[in-house]
Amino acid sequence: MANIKDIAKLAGVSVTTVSRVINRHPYVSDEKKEAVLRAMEQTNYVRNINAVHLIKGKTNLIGVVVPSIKRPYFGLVVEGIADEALKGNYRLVLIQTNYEESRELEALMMLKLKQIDALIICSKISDWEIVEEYGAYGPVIVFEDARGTNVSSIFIDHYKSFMEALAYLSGKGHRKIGYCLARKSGTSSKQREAAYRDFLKNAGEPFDPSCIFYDAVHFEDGEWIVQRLTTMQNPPTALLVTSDQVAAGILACCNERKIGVPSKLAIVSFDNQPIAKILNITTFEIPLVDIGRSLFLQAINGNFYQKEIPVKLIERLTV
Amino acid sequence: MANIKDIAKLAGVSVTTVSRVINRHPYVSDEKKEAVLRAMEQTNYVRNINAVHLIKGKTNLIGVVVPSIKRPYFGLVVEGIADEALKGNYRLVLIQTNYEESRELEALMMLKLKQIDALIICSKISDWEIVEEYGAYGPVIVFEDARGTNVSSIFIDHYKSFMEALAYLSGKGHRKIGYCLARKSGTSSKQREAAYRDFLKNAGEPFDPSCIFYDAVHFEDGEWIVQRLTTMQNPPTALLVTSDQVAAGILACCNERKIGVPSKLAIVSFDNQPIAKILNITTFEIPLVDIGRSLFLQAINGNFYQKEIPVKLIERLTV
DNA sequence: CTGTTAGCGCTTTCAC
DNA sequence: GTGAAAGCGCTAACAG
Repeated sequence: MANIKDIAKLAGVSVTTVSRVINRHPYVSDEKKEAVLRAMEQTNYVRNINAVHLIKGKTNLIGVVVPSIKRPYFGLVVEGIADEALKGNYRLVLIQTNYEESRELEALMMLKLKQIDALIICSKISDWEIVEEYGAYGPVIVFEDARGTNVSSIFIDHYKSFMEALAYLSGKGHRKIGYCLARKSGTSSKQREAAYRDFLKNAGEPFDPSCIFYDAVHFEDGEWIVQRLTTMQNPPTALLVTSDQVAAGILACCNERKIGVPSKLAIVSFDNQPIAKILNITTFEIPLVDIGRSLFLQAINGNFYQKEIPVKLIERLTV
Repeated sequence: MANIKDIAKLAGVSVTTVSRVINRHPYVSDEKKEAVLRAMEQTNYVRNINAVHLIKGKTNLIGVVVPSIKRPYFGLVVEGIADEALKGNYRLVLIQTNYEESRELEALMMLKLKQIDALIICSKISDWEIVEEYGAYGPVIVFEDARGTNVSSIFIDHYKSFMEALAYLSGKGHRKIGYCLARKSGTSSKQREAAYRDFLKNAGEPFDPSCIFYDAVHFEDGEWIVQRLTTMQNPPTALLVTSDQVAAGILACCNERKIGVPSKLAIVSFDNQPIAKILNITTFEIPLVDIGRSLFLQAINGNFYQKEIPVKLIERLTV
């Protein structure tokens, strides 16, 4: 496999000149350029990108950390990131964590090793201190509320949005409201729980832990949720669901069991994924693809940046 | 940022020795090793991975080409790939094509540039000749029927599986059968169409192009399909759907419009994604995650390999 | 316009 | 056990 030196020799010029034509620098005479091009053609030359990475100290690779790529939620965010990355001639290195902190740490380490130019964390596990620490090695941006830290972030204020959703349901006459969450820990979950407790306190309603459903992530989780609902002696009349996928699953199971929605159970969800539209699910729109775009743009920009993304209620037929 | 030379100087040893302790080579005296370790600690040393890539001529990066990562189908395949990659200490570079050939070509080019060690193409666009050509630069494996070429592949025989599905439906008494496809072109689609035509010919049934639904990809596509079905004067009584997502969408819309399934419309689908189980969709199981694993394993193995994956009918309630 | 040259940071013979 | 030195392939001053 020919290298730049071979080309130089073959074309009868210096390596600099070859480098110039490779990188489309001006100031190369047409004849020499021709000669170089011909030599490259002859030898089927390709430049070794790793040598370029070494000398430039960057790779045009952006790390993207997600818990699981098969979840449509993250699929949409990554879609946006990928879309923008393409324009900027960047590639994405996908790191799935399955919520294991060690994998997130590995991603952070890649930044330190300069294997990636920047890192986008779509759902964080490790402590803010750790993320802050690694931020010294390159741009890190998190799709999570990082206010109070010096980590860049684009985020939803889940306290606020949960409050809004609760108020909406309350306004529709619901007294007993439950909610479904993807995971117990995590910044977002804590914000949501805080909102829930504060709301209950304000409304003078008692807190009933059996109204909270954890590990509600996929469409198919709708099944056990509905199952559990039916066994409750005093089930909630409305459910706040943090993902359209789960809401869709719940709705499907309710339909199957002839549980009226919204008559017996009202559902408010989040994301406004395509499935929510088809199934007429009332949901809070979160512009995931656009958020993905912004995440990428800020990742390569590298400046400190924190921005809240507002959510918007889309009323449909499940409330 | 300290480099290996700095460490050597600081520890009072040669760079070779430093390199040895970095790479855990034997034959380094404990004292020197100690000294090196201390120097690394002091300076917060990290080795530049790009220099390693340059000298080794490999990057431990595997390219993965998918049309769109947000589709659960590809999410599952990538899940399997990622899982296995993790074990082998490889990283994935995600390339979304949106079915644009140029992007697939870019991925192939990355292999040529040695930016990735191998390439996995989950859904191919470009001609086999092109893929074969780039195969010279590194292992390429395709999740598509590559028999007759010298490209490695793990695949479903879509002709055979479609035939089987058609026979199954026919055995249940269906005379007029339609089908839904993701895209018109592509190896799989051609195989399926061939099966469909052959089946019709054998059964002596006429070919009705209005029974074929193209661009059926997502859950939400179920809507227009059902819509179109209702406007047909002589609609098919059974539908072969090439993705559980679409089948689920169709089922949801049928339920909404009180179209009995399977009484008015039978549905046989493919993949056996979790959603199919919940919605009791009769489907052909395709072990996507396992296929992902195999794809990865063969990609790093690098030997020529072609293997057909059998599909298995899972009878549920939509037929 | 063009070429010489000094690296980028690391690995790996090879000789001691 | 250890180190000197020769690269890996490329870029970018710098000098002409």
